[in-house]
Amino acid sequence: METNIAEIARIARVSTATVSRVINSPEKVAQETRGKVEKIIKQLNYVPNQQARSLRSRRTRMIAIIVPHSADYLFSYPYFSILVKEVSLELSRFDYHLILTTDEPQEAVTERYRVFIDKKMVDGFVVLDLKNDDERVHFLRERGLPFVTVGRNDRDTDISFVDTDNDLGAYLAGKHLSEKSCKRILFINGLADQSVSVWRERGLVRASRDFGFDYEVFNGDFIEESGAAITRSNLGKFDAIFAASDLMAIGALKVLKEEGVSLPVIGFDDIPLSSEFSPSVTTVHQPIDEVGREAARILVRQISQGQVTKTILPVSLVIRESSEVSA
Amino acid sequence: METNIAEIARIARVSTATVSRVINSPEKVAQETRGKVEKIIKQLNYVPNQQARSLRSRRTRMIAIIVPHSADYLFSYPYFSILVKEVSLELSRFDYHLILTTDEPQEAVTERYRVFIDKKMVDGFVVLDLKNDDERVHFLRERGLPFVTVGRNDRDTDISFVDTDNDLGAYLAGKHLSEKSCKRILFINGLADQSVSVWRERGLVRASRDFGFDYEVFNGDFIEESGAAITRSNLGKFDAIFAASDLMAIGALKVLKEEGVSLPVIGFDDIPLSSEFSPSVTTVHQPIDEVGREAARILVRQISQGQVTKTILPVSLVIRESSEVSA
DNA sequence: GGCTATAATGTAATCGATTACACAGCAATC
DNA sequence: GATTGCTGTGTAATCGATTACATTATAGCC
Repeated sequence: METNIAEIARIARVSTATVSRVINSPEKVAQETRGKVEKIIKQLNYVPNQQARSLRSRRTRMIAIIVPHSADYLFSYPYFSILVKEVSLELSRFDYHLILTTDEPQEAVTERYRVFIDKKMVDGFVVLDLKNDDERVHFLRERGLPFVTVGRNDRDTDISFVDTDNDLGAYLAGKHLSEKSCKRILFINGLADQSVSVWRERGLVRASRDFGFDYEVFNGDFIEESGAAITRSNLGKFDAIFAASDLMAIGALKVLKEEGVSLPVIGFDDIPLSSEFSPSVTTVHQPIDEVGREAARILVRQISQGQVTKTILPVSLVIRESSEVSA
Repeated sequence: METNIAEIARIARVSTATVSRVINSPEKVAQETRGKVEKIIKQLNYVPNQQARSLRSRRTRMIAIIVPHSADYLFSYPYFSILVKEVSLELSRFDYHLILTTDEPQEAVTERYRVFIDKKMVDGFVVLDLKNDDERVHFLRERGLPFVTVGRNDRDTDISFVDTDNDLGAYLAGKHLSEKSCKRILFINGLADQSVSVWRERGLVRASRDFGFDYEVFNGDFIEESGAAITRSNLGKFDAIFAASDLMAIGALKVLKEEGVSLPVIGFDDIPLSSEFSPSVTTVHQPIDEVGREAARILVRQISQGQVTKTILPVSLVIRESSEVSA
């Protein structure tokens, strides 16, 4: 027979209410009683049934991350799995758990969210890959469920988020290139509808004003091929390249190598590969593990205290070989 | 007020038992009643509360993957996130969900398993990174919870698993190298306690007998640095390299390049980077997405029908530049 | 001493489903 | 016509906790 709260109560000669209190608000129980109950709990290795708890307390202690199929590339991007790992680990320190899932191509973007909410399976969500006008944010706000976004946009300013200083990152990249006397920068940005792309372009605009260079922006989709393609079709028109992901920077570097051209190139993210690649890639470092942990903490706070938190984490330019060539 | 089964029952003028039957075993309900109830369920957008269901039926429809901190490298290995994605997606097709988590360094290997089981949070586990003598398998078997391992060993032969034909993969690699007239192969295997390493060495042993070459085995830990280190300290002693992961093969290739040595090199896994790297890496391809999906299916079958399933998926040698050099 | 506030505990309702069991109605069987 | 079996449905127990409310004991105060 599985031990449950009633059995503990019986053996300890107290009521189930008291056992429950010992577990959930020990300060409400007298020292003596508490000790007695705790001893028996330990002896019998009793652990409360989470389903029963959730049912009654209306808290499941589950958080979901739903990766849109449209962001499938995330799964082969090391940035992402490290983020997920840190979110999960930090959540578990608060006794929360992470459900990780994807949607199917034919489904509505918000469908999985709806199901999780309607089934009462989760207490909140971490929203990745934020768009400028994000359907999921509208939906979650309407449904009133706690959530935190990784990234921020101009539209949804009253919600919890954790972001890195993408604006500054792009600014630093532009500054560094201008110091190399570059005057015409090819900016391979991410997808135009992603909020992260907006911030990065803003940073580059600022830098171009402050340091007096021109740039032209093209939109890639973060993976290597798009960086390569954009570079190939713009050869000869620019004297430097700034890409919004390391993979796109690497794509660019490969094309340059093939064509025997030598230009300063800067990437974004600082994935492990960037230091391994030859030439090693100058890039904007983001503290991705801290982003994950902070997202978890913000969400837990939002759930337990209804508190909206906004965090912007610093970035830094990591100078390696790819930007230190003469144009 | 949230709609629950009682409200549906009231409006449809039937009992809650009937509503429950319409949802869970519609064939037991008369056509007419069923139609009536279904209509109201749809109208009110009723979705059963999963916690209540789980509590009563003792099925949570949750599966967990617990990545040991000792296998931390998995998180930056693209192989892994694709595996997780496919497991999760396939599970969701059976209305199961995936909890992804890691343990903390100071914890016992089985601690998180214990907690999930004791809290009654999950119906089963997917065990990754299988060891030759795997504590987790002992533990789960003792506790009687359904699980499937990715990989197999000689000890635990009566459990569900999905594996790739690592033995054959290594055999094919050895064969290919011997066809290039290699006679002394440096085999950079994975960690010795991992079952996958055993199978790969077996395959190479077979090949060395069949095709008459020598080899010496060293154990790396799957990441690039270990491949590089082992290569460096064995320069000049071998005329070919076979590494048990693409990352280690790449590490080896970098050292060879630095030293100006040219040897055939073969990797394992076929991660995206392998075709991108220069030289592109000849490698043993594993159908990782199918491994993930099959693991999910096997586990669901094990849970619902108590059926033990063992699947071995095929591998193939993908010949690229790294093996096509003259020694 | 009587009154009130506070601390400690117990009783029982409750969360929202599933399901064992009972029973009614009807057809088939002898 | 009685018996058996099957279909369809309802009643109520149950899963295992949390928690509103009631109750008792004790201390503090006038």
